[in-house]
Amino acid sequence: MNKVRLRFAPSPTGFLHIGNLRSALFGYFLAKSMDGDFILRIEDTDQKREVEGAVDSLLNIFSWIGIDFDEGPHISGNYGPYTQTERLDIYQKYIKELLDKGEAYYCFCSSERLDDMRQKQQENKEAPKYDRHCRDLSKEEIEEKIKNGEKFVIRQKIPMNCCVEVYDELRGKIIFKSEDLDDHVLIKSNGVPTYQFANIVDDHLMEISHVTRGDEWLASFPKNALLYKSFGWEMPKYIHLPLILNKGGGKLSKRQGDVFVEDYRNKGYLPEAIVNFCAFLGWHPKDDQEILSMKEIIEKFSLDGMGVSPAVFDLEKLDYLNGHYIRQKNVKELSDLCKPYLLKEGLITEKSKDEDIYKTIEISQERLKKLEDIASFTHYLFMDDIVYDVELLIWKSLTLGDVKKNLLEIYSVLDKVKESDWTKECLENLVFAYLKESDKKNGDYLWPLRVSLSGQKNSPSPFELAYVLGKEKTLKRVEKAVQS
RNA sequence: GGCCCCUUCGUCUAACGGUUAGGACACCAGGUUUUCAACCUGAUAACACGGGUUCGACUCCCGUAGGGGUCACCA
Repeated sequence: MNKVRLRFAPSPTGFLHIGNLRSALFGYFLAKSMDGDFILRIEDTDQKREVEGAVDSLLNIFSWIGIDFDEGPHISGNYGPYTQTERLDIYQKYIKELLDKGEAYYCFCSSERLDDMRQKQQENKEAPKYDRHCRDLSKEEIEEKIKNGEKFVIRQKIPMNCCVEVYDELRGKIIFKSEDLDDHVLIKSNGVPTYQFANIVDDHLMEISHVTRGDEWLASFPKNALLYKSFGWEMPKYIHLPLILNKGGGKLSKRQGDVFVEDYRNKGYLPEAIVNFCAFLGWHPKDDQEILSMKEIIEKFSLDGMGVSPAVFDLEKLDYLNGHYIRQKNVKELSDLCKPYLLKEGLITEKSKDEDIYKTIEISQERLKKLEDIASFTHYLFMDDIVYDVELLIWKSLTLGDVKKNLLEIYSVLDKVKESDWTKECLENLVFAYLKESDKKNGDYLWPLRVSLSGQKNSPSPFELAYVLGKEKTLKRVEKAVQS
């Protein structure tokens, strides 16, 4: 049996759309679950839309996500080149074959004529479609026009009055009528192929066994199938993935939030979370386990776990998964991940001691949903002086006087603690022992203490804060609260 | 508008003719020796509608409705 080969074929137009990542991921899962190869091919046939550096950033984001390509423009392979504009002569050869077979034809229509035609069709409430004006030009006419230097495109000659049967692995048989199909452009007037042509030629030449692509391609599926038939080539298996929708419905779009993987990366989403989340957009393992690593997904992945209905992108679930994976990190790993965000906000400098950062990360880890939140969660720990409303110190029905008295008591307890005993556990034991012994209510003391150290309504426990702040700073903050 | 695809809790989904329709996120309630978070326990919550087929339909068929995609010398 031939080796399974799948490809991801983006056009280098900028950042990676989350929907495209999902397509790539599913291709990768499928390929690897069948011990196959995964190939990167750059479809840069539209020079107008091309963005410089896009290929590099693509490679960068994929390596961050954890997808390894077996072949591609950046590594060698036996099916190259892997960039379509480097394959132009190949397409010329194959379009000639199609022309000779009468499966394609020259079209000399001007864009003005085509615009005009479409406008009229729409006025008449007809589906806009090429009217096949040039479909039956004689050989002489064609030669004449070419000799005169007339610009031309080459169109696919869709057969008349027949049914085109295609097979999608997820949906089964789908039947289209050939009269609903347009004589699509295969080669543009600049000699460069369109997606519809280059994609098919390359998939065949690169011996792609399975094609995973978005649902939006379903409409051109019959034309693709016809092209395979014209060439007499065997078709790969096609898997059209359901689309990812906005919360309000409709294709996931920029207007309603972040759509690029880079956006999520910048906000501090972990690749583990993104991979896990995307996998469950249209796939489900046989068991009910929903927290899975890339490796585990590949082990469990199969076509029959895939669905066909479009899925809404639910940020809350991504947040949940991200929080989960953040909690899995050890303190050093997480600190390294958080550092850029702290640096960016000026809370630390390159010279800051790792130890201090570790402590801060340690007490923030379990409430972190995305890395960028680290700054707003911890800024008060880094500042010399914190500002807050004195009223916040008051717990339930206490008065400000009570609160200050309580803080003073705690102060003297803390003051006696040796530097070497200044740990979370020690402080906790000491304070609780004191409260119990003198029959005090926890909240009456712990809430004011916590606020005096953080100035925040919500924060980690006072013992954690004191531990991070150190004895000197802690006492200073308590003192300040008492004097306020 | 033509063509095509889709339709189970708010969301992601399980079910492949016989289940009290299961799980996860979110939400709500309780617990967890101060808050938040985390964690634990529990609750609420769905088969779009109408016809068939069948002893029996979430599951199969046909309509209807709704949603989505696509109709470029863009991918």
